[in-house]
Amino acid sequence: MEAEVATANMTASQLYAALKRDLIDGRFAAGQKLAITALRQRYRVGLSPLREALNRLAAYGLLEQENQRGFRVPALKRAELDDIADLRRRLEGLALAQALQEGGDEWEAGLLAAFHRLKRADETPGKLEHWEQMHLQFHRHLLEPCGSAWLLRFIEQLHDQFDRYRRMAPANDTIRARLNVQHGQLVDLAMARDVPAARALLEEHIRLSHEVARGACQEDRTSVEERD
Amino acid sequence: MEAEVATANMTASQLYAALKRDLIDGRFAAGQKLAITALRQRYRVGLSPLREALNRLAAYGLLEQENQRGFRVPALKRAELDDIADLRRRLEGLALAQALQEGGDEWEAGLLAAFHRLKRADETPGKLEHWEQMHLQFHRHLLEPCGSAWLLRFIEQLHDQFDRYRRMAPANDTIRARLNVQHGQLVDLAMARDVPAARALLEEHIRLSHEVARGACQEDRTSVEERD
DNA sequence: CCATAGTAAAAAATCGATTTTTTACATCAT
DNA sequence: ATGATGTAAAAAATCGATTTTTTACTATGG
Repeated sequence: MEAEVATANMTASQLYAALKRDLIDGRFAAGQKLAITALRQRYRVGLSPLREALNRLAAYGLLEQENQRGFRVPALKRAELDDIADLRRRLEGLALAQALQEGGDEWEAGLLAAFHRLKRADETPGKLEHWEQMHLQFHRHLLEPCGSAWLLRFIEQLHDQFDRYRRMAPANDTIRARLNVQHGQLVDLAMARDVPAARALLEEHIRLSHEVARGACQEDRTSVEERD
Repeated sequence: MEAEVATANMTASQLYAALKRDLIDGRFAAGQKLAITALRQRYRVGLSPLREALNRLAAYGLLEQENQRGFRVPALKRAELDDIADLRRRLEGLALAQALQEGGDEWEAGLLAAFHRLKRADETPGKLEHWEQMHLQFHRHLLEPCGSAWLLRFIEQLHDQFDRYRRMAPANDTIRARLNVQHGQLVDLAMARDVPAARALLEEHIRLSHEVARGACQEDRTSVEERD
């Protein structure tokens, strides 16, 4: 039995989730045009749920929808990554400050648990996809009690955008190690409710991730059109 | 010839625009369930474009999509309005500070023009819909050169959410007059590049609008289900 | 009399086919 | 030879019908 989340119509929602994952994981080339027929076969689904999923993704910003020319994977633009990272820094900074004020005992417990799972995932080399899950959950949990559902929504959206770049970028073990250390320090500062220090560290954390993600932007590439 | 914006497929996009307008204008009761068949007749369209438009609106946050039970207009919740207004204040504050640094001569010219059109619209009583247009354009133009496409996107989204409340709220001519005065003051402070004062005024402007919009929330209402 | 199971009507979601629009190609005129 | 125009193939968008799921009602048993 699958542990599906099952919001709204199943096929369209499953498809939305699957496509979103594949887009963020970089399983489609940036700038690539998505042929409806090809997707229909790839995911073994009918037209209606497919089109509904694509429309949702376009509204979310993970796809571009052109005049009468279907859907396209957005190109990876350095300027846009910088925008996304800058905004992430500012919004997560806001959210963290509030989260440290609002978060209670249960949150502290959950944060320690999330960090523990992340650390274990760090130490397990093969399971990259599992690490990604734990990493996302850790950052989510950190900001969760900030009190603003809309702020969290935007942060999640930016995170998804950012990850598309980061996962396309070549691995950088040096920075990766530093980022991992920061997770632990973030927990300590959060527990100590040291707002300025925690905030500064989180912003530095995002700056460092940004450096890694930049590797995804070969701005000198001459407009890749198709793939396959 | 209509001046349609024509993004993506026509019927679905026209429909998206029409539904979005009707939702923000409050032409559907908050909490109301949207029957697909009824909408099909109301807008004289087929199923596919309708469902695509509804899916986009749900992804945007102007509709809720329930398990296998179709689409619903979100209820007007006081707590959510407060969240939206708070975040608007903070995000527009950020954007304004940057816009005042980045905006050039053309921007100043456009701002004066937008303000002039807004003032004219203020003085014309009957054309409420026209005033709404000019008001939106004024605020858009004010923040436009802030340099962050994603920040502007989120601000627009919050503005749409906020307006749904504001337009449902009963008119308040006293506050309305004060808000109108603030528009002129905003222009002056923007031209003077007085970042702290302009920012403080914009935040106060949003706080005041928030007061008006709160009139839309009768939290004691006993869960309205259907209308028509 | 209330609760539960079964059934029929209604609504939403999905499918395959049709229509419209775009793109690629070939023909003709300059 | 080059550019424009018309035509055919391909792709996307839309439609109406079918299938699935939900909801409301009824009958039956406790």
